[in-house]
Amino acid sequence: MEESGRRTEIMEAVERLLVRGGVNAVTMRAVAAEADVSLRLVQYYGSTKDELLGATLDRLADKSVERWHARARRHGEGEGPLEVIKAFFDEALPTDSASEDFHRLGVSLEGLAITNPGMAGQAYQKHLSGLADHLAGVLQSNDLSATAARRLALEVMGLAHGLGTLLMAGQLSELDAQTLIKNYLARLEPQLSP
Amino acid sequence: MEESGRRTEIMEAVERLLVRGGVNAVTMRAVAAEADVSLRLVQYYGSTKDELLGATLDRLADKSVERWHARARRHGEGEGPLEVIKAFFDEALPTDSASEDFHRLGVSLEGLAITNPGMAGQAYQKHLSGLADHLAGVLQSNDLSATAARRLALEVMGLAHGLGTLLMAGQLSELDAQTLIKNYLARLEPQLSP
DNA sequence: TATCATTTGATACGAACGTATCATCGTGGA
DNA sequence: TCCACGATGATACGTTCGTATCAAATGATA
Repeated sequence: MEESGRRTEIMEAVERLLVRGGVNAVTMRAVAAEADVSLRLVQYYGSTKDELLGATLDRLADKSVERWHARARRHGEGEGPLEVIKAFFDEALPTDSASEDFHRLGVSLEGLAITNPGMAGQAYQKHLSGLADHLAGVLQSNDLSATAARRLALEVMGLAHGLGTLLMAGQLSELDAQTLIKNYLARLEPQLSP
Repeated sequence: MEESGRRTEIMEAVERLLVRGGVNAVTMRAVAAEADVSLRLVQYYGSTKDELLGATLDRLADKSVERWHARARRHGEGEGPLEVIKAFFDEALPTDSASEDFHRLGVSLEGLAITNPGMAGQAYQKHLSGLADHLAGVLQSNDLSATAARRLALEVMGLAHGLGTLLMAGQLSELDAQTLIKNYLARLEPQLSP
């Protein structure tokens, strides 16, 4: 499937708007201005707004999973489950502006998924299950059963998501988050290397 | 501060709309219809929309904290930290329609807090810090230091929030969540009763 | 009875929205 | 050369939104 370039630019503009102002900031005219194209062209690709938003979210889900596959290819094999989990926290927690943006995107997606189970809901599930599958797969290869690995993957994902929310809301400093996670990992360790 | 009855009805209508359709579903006309009053009356109380939404969110933050204070008054004292944490998961996880609604409200609030740090952001922080203060207070009274109690409170809140999201997105069954939490608590136990 | 808060009705205004329409370029292949 | 197609521009339509305005009921209270 050729990505057409232009269409990608427009979807990236949608992402930026989502990050900056949530779902309400995504209007056809705002997308046109952000992508620096005419309103007519935004209609030209992705004719309807729902279609455009749906395609953007689908692309987003793919990107978030792909990001982890790429990481696994860089460091693969040499890591134990504890290192993998630690790396997941490092990447998932909103500590710099890039990961803050990503967290904001996730919250927008989550909100959309509630309102619109069809379009955004499917994209959100794709995003989450893709992440869970990957993380569970990496964890399983060591000394965990499949079901235990998936359970741990979901626990880590849940904790990371929740801590991210607390971080962004200013309830938790970055330093507090680090010691919190260190404690959490210390509790986890005896179970992972018996 | 007299609560005026009518104003409360209107804010409850706002809550129902938030639960059902997110922020976008909250329009002055929709609020009027939901509360079964005229549009004019919605303007009469809470003259502007931001004002109305802000008051609703503020009230919501108070309610969520009060809910826990009430619970602590019912069961007080007799509980160890582990029981308190277990009860928190039981109440915070979206397992019935009422707690699902509450979770949806929280996500709406979270999304609003990103877009609008002023109004919704303050309400969200009030909600979170109120919960953290209460939970940390209950946990501290036993064998945890103040900082350790707060850290644990935030960890539990984060995990509950994240697992709630995974539950509502269908990535986690209620049964899986229960065993996951049981495992988590088992890991926690040795630290709480030394 | 007179006053005042409360409630409703009908309606209007400007803005922003999604969407549609018509005309127009430029450029590469037939 | 012609023509089809991708890409734009300008503009308009109908809807919905927040907000405002003028008028009029209702009911309690003083």
